[in-house]
Amino acid sequence: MKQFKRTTVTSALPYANGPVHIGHLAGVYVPADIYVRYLRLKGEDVLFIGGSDEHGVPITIKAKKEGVTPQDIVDRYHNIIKKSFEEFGISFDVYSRTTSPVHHQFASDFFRKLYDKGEFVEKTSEQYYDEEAGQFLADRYITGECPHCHAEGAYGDQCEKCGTSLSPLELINPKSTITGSKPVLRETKHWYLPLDKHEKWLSQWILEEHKEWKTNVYGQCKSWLDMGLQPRAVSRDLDWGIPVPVEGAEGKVLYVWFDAPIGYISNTKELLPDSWEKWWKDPETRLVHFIGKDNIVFHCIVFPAMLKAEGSYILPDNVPANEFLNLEGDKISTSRNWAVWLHEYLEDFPGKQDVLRYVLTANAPETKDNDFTWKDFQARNNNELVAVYGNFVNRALVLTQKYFDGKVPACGELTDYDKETLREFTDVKADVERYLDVFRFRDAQKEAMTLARIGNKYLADTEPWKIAKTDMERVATILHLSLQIVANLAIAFEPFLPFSSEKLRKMLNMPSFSWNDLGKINLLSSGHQLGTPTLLFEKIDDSAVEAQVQKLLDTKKANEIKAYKPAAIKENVTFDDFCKMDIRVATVLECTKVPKADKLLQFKLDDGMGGRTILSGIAQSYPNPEELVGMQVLYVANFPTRRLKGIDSEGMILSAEDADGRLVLVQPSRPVTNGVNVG
RNA sequence: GGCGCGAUAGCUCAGCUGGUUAGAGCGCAUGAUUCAUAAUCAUGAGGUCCCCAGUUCAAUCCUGGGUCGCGCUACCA
Repeated sequence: MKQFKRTTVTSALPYANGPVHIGHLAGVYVPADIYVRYLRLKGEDVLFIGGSDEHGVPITIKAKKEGVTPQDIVDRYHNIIKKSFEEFGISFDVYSRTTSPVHHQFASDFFRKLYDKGEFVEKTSEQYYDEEAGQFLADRYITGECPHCHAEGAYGDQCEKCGTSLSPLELINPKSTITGSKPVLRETKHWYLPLDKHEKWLSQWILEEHKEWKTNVYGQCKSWLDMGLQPRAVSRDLDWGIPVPVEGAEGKVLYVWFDAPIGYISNTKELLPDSWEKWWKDPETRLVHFIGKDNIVFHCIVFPAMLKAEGSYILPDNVPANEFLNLEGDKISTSRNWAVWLHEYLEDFPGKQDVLRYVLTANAPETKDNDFTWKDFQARNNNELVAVYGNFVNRALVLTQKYFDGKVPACGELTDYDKETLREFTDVKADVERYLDVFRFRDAQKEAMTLARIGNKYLADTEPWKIAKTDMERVATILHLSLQIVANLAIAFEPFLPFSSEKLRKMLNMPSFSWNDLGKINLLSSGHQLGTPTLLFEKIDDSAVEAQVQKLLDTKKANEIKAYKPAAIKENVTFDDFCKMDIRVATVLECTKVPKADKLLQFKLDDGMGGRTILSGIAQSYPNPEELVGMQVLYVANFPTRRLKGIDSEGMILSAEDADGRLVLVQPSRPVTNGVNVG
């Protein structure tokens, strides 16, 4: 394996439209922090880069909704995020933001360099334009009816009700969110990064030279490379972001996904204005990106292509991507407020940073999605941190206090059993390292915990409280060794549980730690005065976790109520307009799922005129379509025929969307003749 | 639908290039113990390794097909 002189560690930039939650922590920040603390403790040269990602359309929309500026939004969340990271002990060397002047200049220069080198291609395409506002509309500035679930308020890129990704051109009755007017298509020019031109070296670099990447990462990259890469737009028509530094590009900004990863570099520059380059350009620097699985393609393909196109940068050596963490069985969601927010956790559980760090690491979604439950949180705290780790420390310190006035007793002759115990625990260092080096934090932490298990067993087997009645010299040796194990625990857990290690370090009255001391049995010398023992961890009782569960249940209920919020009334239409709509009644003759389409049902209707076929995207709400046969439905009869999946669809069947996103077909309250008009 | 990743004990997960009784932690049962936050220590119960077929002397592991979960992507009047 290649030897490096230093390591640059980045963690995905959290998007500043909301606070940070446990999913972010488990997936990215806790593992990155453990890794960085480990390297630092080993005395390696390492830089840990973080920052808020503050551009992009969702922020402008949130700002508009709240009647404030985008800057207000990002200021609010950047401050919450930054403060909560600090309090939680995520040990960034720098935590800046993409609205910083340094970043703006840097990203702008970066783009310009690629532009001047001819690394982009320019393309003109048709996009929606708001004539009243005089601007192009980014995907999320267009809303309309979702063509699938017919929910109002679907965005141009995604319907939040049914979760489908969309293109703005697919929306029914598109509307500008700025003025409410109907947008028109207009030509606009954008810059694209021709990923296809980078395909060859990317394949070689990832598929041949980085077979050691995690399977999820490698597999995802291979899939993209095998499909063939397409040019990717790197600019947008928007006024919130970094202006495209090219003549004639007024009103255009860098696409947020282009500017965000550059933030890793500009934040480094902000911290180290004179020496940042060695962290990004020296081939002896190892670059590691910690991300979640949704970011794989960006960090493994697009960003490296940007760096390569620029020409002077190193490429990531590894991109450890985690899977997702669920919460009490449901996907974590910022918009649905289904999350444990870090800043709230810190308020609800003051001084318990390490408990959350421990639980998130013990249950980290390293190989597949995992579930966080408060019950598990409580159990791991009470049964592992308190019972195993905290208890062992407490036993050793209390016994020392009791028999030796808190002074480390002298070590006498070692028995075979002592030696055996020592051998076991000196292995722990190598095991922890072996796991940390390949980003297996869950196993690494478990391995550290075996130190405490060894200690507990040692005390149970040697029974110093019994021997104290006859042989104090032997007790001295037993406690001497036990205290060495305690000191080792403090070091081994520093990357994982920094607050507890610090607390323990003070209890032991140790000046400092080094990773290289791990495994040694002379960390505390005889006669050394220990500090006052206090409890390292406290039990968490039922009421505390029940309160958290209740909080989530309340959220769920609130979400349901909120989901019922009816959409705003559309602008008025005339009676004549309405009469143009030809809505009729028909009876379902046949209803089947369309093959090779997840969401389409094919209806054969008796419309009183010889029958017609209509496709409707409601399959997910009706898993047993045959049950619909015989039912009467309403449909729009005068839409032009549309061909979908090779089938002509002659109209649109009407359905209502329930608060939970399920689609419900609308039917007459009493049977009526097929083909009659609705009006 | 296409592609990727996953599916192993009640729960959360290990399991190297296929090879005797498939492992760990928690939970559970029984026993021991009391220095310790009723914590600890020992022992034990508990598994059609998602399903089907194939390759092989031998499959949890390889191949093909399927089911379920998640991500990316498409379709969704």
